[in-house]
Amino acid sequence: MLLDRTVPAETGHAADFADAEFADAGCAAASQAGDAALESWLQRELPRLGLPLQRRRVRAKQHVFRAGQPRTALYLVHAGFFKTALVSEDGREKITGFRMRGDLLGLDALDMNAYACDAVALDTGELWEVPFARLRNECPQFQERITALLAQEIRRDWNWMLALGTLGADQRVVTFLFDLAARLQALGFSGECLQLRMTRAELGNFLSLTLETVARSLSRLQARGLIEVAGREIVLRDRAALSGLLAAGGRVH
Amino acid sequence: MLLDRTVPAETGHAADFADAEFADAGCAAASQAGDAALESWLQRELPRLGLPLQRRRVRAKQHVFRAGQPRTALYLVHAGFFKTALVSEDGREKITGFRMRGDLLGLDALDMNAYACDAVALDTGELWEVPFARLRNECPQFQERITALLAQEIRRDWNWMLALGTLGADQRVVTFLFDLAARLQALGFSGECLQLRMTRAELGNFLSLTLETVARSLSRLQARGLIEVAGREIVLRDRAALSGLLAAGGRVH
DNA sequence: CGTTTGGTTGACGAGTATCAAATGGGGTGG
DNA sequence: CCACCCCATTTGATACTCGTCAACCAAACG
Repeated sequence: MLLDRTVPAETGHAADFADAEFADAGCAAASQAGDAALESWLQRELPRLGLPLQRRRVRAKQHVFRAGQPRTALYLVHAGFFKTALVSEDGREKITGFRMRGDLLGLDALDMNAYACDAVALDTGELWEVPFARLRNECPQFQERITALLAQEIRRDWNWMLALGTLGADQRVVTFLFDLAARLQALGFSGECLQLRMTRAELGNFLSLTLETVARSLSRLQARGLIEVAGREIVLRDRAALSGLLAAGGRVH
Repeated sequence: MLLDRTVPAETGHAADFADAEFADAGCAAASQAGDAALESWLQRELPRLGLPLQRRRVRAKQHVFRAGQPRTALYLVHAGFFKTALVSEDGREKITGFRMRGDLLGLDALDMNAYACDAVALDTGELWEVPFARLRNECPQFQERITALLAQEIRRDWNWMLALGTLGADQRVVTFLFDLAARLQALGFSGECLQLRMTRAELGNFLSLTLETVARSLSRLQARGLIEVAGREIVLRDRAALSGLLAAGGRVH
């Protein structure tokens, strides 16, 4: 399995999008590392409470849950790559994010009894069921952790709203590549050589572009020697120049 | 409805963005009404805990707080109209939302010790300081309430990401008008006759449009007899036709 | 094999951004 | 009270990005 590795320490971050910010207050006992902290925390706490670790395995294109279904559990991504998506009643779809190891699925529906979005696996993966109700009651730190995750998601979304609203196609693509690279690097992967798990259409949907525009943008960047594209494998060749593209500034409105 | 299958009837698109949603689970004691519930709850609980109610008055264009400042408090909007905005280091600004009575300012930075966005008053208003730390410790229901508000904000943001990514200019404007109308109505205002508190530029910024495009869109809608525009006063003349505009469907990507 | 799915590229047009100018209202100071 | 200016808004002309439609290719799959 591609994603299985132990997680090293927090490393560098790309721009606005990584969560460089961490409250030192609160959660004294639990946290110190980045994303995957929740995983090891669960591994430690669940046995202590006498709760079994429920694993759920999924294959590519399989739905973890769908919007409207009764919310039975929260899922922690342990391996694999997922997307969460909103679908309006007139069929418009919007991918709200790509989720990987350490991310929680279902957080956005915490206050409801039905899921608020679809969660779909993009390749085979494993989920850990998080017994939210029990943990909330028996472990006060957990509640704060959840709160922090929610706030982080809001800031992430706001940053994307800023990017999508002010940047051109190429800049959006580059921003995405940097974001993905930073997240992968935080999980111990290369950070230079990216293996996309989503189609051009899904990428375009997330960036509010058409699949053609994404393909063209990648081709342009490759033609300029900034990246190398081979299907879903992308190599960042010239980070400086790519950053320059972003700094070139978008519309200010 | 986009997200909330718990809500009964379709009333048209206005409801998509309003917070019609309320989990019946949890918060048993506290909630029943709409937004202003938190206000009356505070009014009841603060005296009970021996905490004074700190009011803060602000004038138009005055900053409540700025991104990066130490996070001293959460603010509940009691009166007035506010915007929250993100500013990237290269100067691009993005208004992340307009906040009115019952909304909380600063929620998105709960896990940090510095604010994550700017909050600016658009007219004179009054804020209530929320002693978050005390309430969290002494009142378990409060924590859940906060969690719910965070999750709701995420869904709101996602819905706007969907709208901005898939709708044309006129549809975005109509969506905004419906959303505003629904929120005002929930506060006991007309719902037909809207008094905008923001400039065309701010509206455009929020909708990822230029101020000219917003002006033109409003003019078009007025020319078709769907709305009446007089500066910042807007009257919804033909809700059905406006809904039709939305249903006409946007790009599907 | 044929079929399906994902990706690339081209030609063209629609929808907005951009630049520019004119209008109007509200406030301030004379 | 008026003149003036500043700001917000409206409207027009033009440019340009990106969406749309289409053809083609490659790989995967039944």
